Amino acid sequence: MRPLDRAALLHSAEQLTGLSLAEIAQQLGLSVPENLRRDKGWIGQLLELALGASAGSKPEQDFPELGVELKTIPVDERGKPLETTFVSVAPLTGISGLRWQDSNVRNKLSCVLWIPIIGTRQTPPGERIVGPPLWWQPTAEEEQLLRQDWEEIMELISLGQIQTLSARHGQVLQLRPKAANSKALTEAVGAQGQPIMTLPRGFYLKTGFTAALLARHFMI
DNA sequence: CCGTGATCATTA
DNA sequence: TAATGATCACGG
Repeated sequence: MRPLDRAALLHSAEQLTGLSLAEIAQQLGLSVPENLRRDKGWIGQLLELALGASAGSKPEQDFPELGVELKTIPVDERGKPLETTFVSVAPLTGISGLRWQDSNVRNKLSCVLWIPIIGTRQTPPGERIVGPPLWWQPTAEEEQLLRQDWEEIMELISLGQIQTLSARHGQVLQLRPKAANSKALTEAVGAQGQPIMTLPRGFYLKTGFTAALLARHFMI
């Protein structure tokens, strides 16, 4: 079931366009949750299964052999994103010398197959509709924006300033909590260079950024 | 706990 | 009402 190349993956994704998530779940023999409160990752995992992505929670792309990352993104009927997009967990220790070129963020975003999922928060998951898939590779301008935000955020983290970092930093990429709850802690570096315990964080794409890239593709 | 898949729910 | 901070499930 795993696609042999990018063309096969795209073809599979195109076959899903217009289907409801309930139809896809039925084909796969899966039950559909009433809402996503306790199944926040259900849509992403449904599409991974439908498209043959490698399972697991490794910090890699979904299709390493194709160099492709798969991302579902909830959008309204006009294609506007309803949520920010999680990219990857942020490293908080041992990051001296880490360059953008070698970062997980850059690796994950180097080539993305976006699958828009049309609906609203009020739309039952099963009734949401798969939109047309689209390939995306950052333009030079987009990569520059991502790189700038990443470098600024990572520098603050390395300087022991993580406790001053909020989701307001960054133009297109932001840092936010990424944990089971507010009691989950992980090691980081404090203002005096000492080890401290803090909330795990993740990098997220802001909606303005994803809205622009989706709009660009829908116009073409 | 970590990293995957994300969205929820409260705040500004 | 959009954005920020908090949270849910799962395999390892």
